Amino acid sequence: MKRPKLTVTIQDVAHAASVSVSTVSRVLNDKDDVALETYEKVQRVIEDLGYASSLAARSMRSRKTNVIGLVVPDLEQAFCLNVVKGVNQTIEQLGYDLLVYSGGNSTKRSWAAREHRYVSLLNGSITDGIIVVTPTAETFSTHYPLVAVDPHLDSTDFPAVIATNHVGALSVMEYLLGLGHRRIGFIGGRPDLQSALRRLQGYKDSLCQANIPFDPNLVQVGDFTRETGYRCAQNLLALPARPTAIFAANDRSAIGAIEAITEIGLKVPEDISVVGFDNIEEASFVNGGLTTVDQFISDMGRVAVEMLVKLIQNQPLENQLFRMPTKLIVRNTCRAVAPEN
Amino acid sequence: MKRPKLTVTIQDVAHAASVSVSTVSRVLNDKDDVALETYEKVQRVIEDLGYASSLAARSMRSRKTNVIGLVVPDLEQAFCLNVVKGVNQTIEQLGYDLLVYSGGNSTKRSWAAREHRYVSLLNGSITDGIIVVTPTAETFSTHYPLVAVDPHLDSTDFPAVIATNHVGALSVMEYLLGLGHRRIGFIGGRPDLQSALRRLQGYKDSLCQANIPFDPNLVQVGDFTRETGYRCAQNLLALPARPTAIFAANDRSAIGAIEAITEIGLKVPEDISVVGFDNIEEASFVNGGLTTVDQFISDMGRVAVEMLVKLIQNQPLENQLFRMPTKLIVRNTCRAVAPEN
DNA sequence: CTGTTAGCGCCTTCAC
DNA sequence: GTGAAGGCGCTAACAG
Repeated sequence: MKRPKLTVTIQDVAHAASVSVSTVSRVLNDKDDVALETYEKVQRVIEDLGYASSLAARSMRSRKTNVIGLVVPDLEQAFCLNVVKGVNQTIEQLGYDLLVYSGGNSTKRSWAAREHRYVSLLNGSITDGIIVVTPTAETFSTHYPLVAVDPHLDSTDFPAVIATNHVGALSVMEYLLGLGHRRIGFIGGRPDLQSALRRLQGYKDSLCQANIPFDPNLVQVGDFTRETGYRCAQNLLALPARPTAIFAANDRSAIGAIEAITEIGLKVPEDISVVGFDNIEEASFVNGGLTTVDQFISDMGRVAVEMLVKLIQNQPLENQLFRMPTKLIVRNTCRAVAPEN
Repeated sequence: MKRPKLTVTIQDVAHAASVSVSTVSRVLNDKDDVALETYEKVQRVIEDLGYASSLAARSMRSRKTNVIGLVVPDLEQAFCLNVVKGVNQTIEQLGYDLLVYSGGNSTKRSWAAREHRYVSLLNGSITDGIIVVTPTAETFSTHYPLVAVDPHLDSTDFPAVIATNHVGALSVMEYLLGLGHRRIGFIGGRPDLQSALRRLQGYKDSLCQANIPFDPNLVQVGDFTRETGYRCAQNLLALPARPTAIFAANDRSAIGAIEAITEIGLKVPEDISVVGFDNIEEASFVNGGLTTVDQFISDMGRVAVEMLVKLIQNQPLENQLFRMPTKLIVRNTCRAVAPEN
C-alpha cells in the first residue's frame, strides 16, 4: 500500500479550490490576470492547507529559484563570518534567499572536492548563482553565475572580489617605518591561508624596499589566535635584540601580543608598538585602541552579491575583478622611535 | 531562439555514451546489474562532460536527497556557531550534506516569518529533514522530520534537544553561595534571548531558595558583549554596597567585567569573584582561567543530527526531549569569603 | 479570465 | 543487462 502523501501539492490546492492547477500557479506567481474572487479563494485554500510550493519542482520547471548559494570553507573564521554577514544583508534587500554551505574543518584536499561537489550540486539546480569564499579549487565546472571572494589571485577565470592583504600589509609597514622602526617583528597567521601568506609577503616586500635585511628570527608563525599571538610575542620579546614594533597578522594575535608585552612589565606603545589587522570590534577598545587595518570584509560580501545578481540578470559587469580597498586605522598602540644609529 | 542548455543532463550523458537514460541512472545510483564495461564507459563520459545530476530533479522523483537543512537565526551568536560546528562534523560522518539557512540580524518578528518560510521551502523538497536552532515560531507546518535545538521549553511539539541554562545558573549560584557569597551581582544577556532569561531566572530562584532578598540593583542588563560586560560591572562596582561576586550570563561579559574590576585596582578573585557561562576558548586563559559553565553546545548539534537521522530513517526515538547536561568548570576566578555578620 | 497540454531532469517499473 | 514509458510537482504556452 502506498502510504499517504506527506506533502500537499498544487494539485491538492486546485482540487480543494475547484480550479485548475494552472490557476493556482497563477495565484502563486502573482500573475495579473486572475479574478479577484478566484484569487482570494485560492489564497484561502493555500492558507488552510498550509501549502508551500516545492522548490525542487519549481526550479526544475522555471530555471529560476531566487535562491543564491554561498559556499564557505569554515564559518569559524572571522573572515568568512563577516562575508556571510554582508551577503546576508544584501541578499535580503535584493529579495533573494540564501543557502549557505559550509565545510566544517575539513582538510584542504577534501574541502576542494566538497567545494566542487557543492557548486555542481547547487548551481543551476537549486540556486540561481553561487558565491564561493576563498575557493580552494582552481576552477569550477558550472555554466551558471559564480563569483569568488578572495580567490588565489592568479587562478581566477571567474569574476571575483579580492581582499588587498598585500597592500594592507604594505601600508602598515610604511606607517611603522615612517615612525622610525627598523626592527619590526611579525606574527604570522595560519600558513595554509592565503591571507596570512599575503600579509607576510607584504611585510617582507616592505623590508626589502626599505633596504632592511630580513631577519627570520623576527618572524613567528602563529595561527591567528590570541593564544599563539601571546606565545609568538613571548618569543619575539626573548630575542637578544628585541623588536621595537610588532606587526601581527590579525587583531587577535595582536591582542595576545599586547598581553605578553604587558605581562613582562613593558608598555604599549611606550616601549613597543603593536599593529593588528582586521579591525575587529574588540580592536577599538583594547589598550586604548589598537592600530590596525580595516579591510571591509562584510562589504566584500555585499559587492559579491551585487556582482552575482547582475550576472544572474544578464547585466554587464563593470569589472571582472573588484579590489576591496584597505584602510589603516591609526589608534593608540604605536609610537615613533628615534633612529638607532 | 532558444538559447542552448547550460546544464548537461542525464540525456546528454546517455547520448554520448550510446546507452539509454536508464542505464546512466543505474550507474549513478550504483545499482548492481550493470555490466562492468558499460559502467566504466558511462563513468568516463560523466567525468568528461562534468555531469552532475540535478538535485532538484532527483529530489522530485525519489523523495530523498541526502541533504539536511539547518535553520539558524544568527551565525554571529556563539551559540549558533557552535551548534553549526557540531552539526557539520556529525553530518559529514553520516554521509549527509548540509544546507544552512541563516537570517542576518532580522527583527524577531520578521525572523519568525522567514523561519517558517524556510522550513516549508526546504523540507520535503530539497531536504530530508531540518534542524531549527532556537526557533522563534511556535510551530511548523511540515510533515517531514524536524528537530529543534533549544526551543522554548513549553511550546515543543516536535523532538528537541535543549540547553539546561536554568540548571547551569543554579549550579553557579550554588557554588558561589557555598563559598559564602551573599551579595552577588548579575550581568544579564540580551533580554530577547531565552538563554539569557533562563540564566537570570536561575539566579533569582537560587537567591530565593537561599532566602536572600532580591536586590534589583544587583542585576544589570547587558547584551552578551564584552563591552557591556565592562560597563555593567562598572555600575555594579559603583554601588554603595559592592557585590563580593559577579555572575555574568556569558563569558564575554565576564571578561569585560574582569577588565572593569582590574581597572579600578581590584583583583580577581582576591577582591571579587567572577563566574561566566559558555566556556568559550578564551575562558581557559583569561585571568589565569575563568570559572564558568560548559554546556557542550556543539554536542547539542551532534545530538540533533542523530535524532533527525533516526527520524528520517523511520527509527524510533528514545526521547522526544534531550536535555544536554551542563557542567560547572571551576578555575581561578572565585574565592571563598567569610560570612558577613 | 481559466482550463488543457506539454514537458523540465530524473528514477522506477516493466518489458525485452 | 538494457531500453521504453510513465510520472514526481510545477510552469508556460496555447486554446477556449
